[in-house]
Amino acid sequence: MAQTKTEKVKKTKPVRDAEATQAAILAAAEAEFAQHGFAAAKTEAIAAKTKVAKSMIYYYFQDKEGLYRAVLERSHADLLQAVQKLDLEQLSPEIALENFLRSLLDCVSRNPKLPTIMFHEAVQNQGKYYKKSSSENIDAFLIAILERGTAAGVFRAIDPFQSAINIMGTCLFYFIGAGNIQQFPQGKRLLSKAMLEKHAAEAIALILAGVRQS
Amino acid sequence: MAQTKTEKVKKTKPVRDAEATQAAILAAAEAEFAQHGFAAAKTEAIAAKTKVAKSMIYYYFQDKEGLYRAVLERSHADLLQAVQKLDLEQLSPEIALENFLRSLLDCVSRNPKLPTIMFHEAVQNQGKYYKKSSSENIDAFLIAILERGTAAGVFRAIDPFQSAINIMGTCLFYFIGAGNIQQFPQGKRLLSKAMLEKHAAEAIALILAGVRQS
DNA sequence: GTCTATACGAGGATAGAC
DNA sequence: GTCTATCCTCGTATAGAC
Repeated sequence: MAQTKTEKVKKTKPVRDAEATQAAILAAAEAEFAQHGFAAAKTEAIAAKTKVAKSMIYYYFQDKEGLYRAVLERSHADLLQAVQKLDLEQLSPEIALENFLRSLLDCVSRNPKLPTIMFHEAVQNQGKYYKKSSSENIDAFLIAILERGTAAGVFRAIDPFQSAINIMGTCLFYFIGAGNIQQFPQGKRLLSKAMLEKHAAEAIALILAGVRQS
Repeated sequence: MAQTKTEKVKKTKPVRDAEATQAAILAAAEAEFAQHGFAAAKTEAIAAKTKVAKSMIYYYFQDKEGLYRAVLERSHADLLQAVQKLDLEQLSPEIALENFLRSLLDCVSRNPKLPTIMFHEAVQNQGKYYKKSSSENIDAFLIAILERGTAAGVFRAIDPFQSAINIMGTCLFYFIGAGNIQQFPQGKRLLSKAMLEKHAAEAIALILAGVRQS
């Protein structure tokens, strides 16, 4: 038994190995890219946060770009997964909309870096690093709901395309602004659990009241 | 007369001089910073757009940072001016809100780069390059309107602070997303005059319906 | 005021030992 | 797999002529 144990441990000294470091790099990268976007992010800063050598980034992901792509991939997959499993077509437009919003807000509340990551990608790189097919585009789900609702007359006569963007803005801007809004007098912690729940409630109420036919 | 004319023109050969170049630099910088933010922006790229030598940037503004500050200053002043001259306190909450939104949307429609500039400043630099006093903070105006409206019972029982953020998001997210949303199938030109007007109308309608006591 | 040429530092990426 | 040391490109900023 002592034999096998020694066998297993053998010459292996490293404190961390394999996927553990890879995950650590991904997490650190997510934070760095969320704040700075691709171009302004520094691999050195990512490595510093991880406490592993900078060269590990190039070992696991070939590039800074490779790492960026991995972060983007994972973020988008998270969002998509949250929405795809909802069976939205089976539900009435109002319920579908509410469920969609709740899932969306739940997802980004768990990962508040997500909106800024996507924002940077949109503005700085015009989406060149992540070509999403229209079928896996989250907005498409929302647009579909809005179209059904207006057709059925339960929603006002809104433009589904424009309103989809505006509704996303209502939900996500909070996270984008969270950075400097924290500089507010009262020093509210915008990302605390209580505030996140309040935000979700407020956003959903605002949107539902906004689209509903009165 | 020929005398004075010659006097004025004298040895001056340069095609462009003085404030003209300065303005050109500012305009180019605005575009560059809007897309990339401070850190990722390149003075070389700015100079290239301007067709004046890179060193002119350092002649007029000392730094890349000096240039950035100038852009920030002007952008924020634009926004503030649009809102300050509205006499919002004199109006009923609903009218005040509508006027506020219309002015805001009008301002950013004229200068669509503004939201992304402020966004980058917020996320990347956490507002360190532009400390705005709370008195000259645009959100404060909106919060005040919402507080009045809820107190008077003409608005729903919303949280003024959270709702102010969400409302700003409804108006501004459009411009932030404009970059990669243009990749949409139909290739809608989000910044065309017609689309901008439609956006303003849709956003205002959505918000008013969203906050109104029904 | 405007240009060209260049010094200098920061940061991405690689080599090679362990 | 993980580290240290190093290379090299790119971009900010300055010097100095016109």
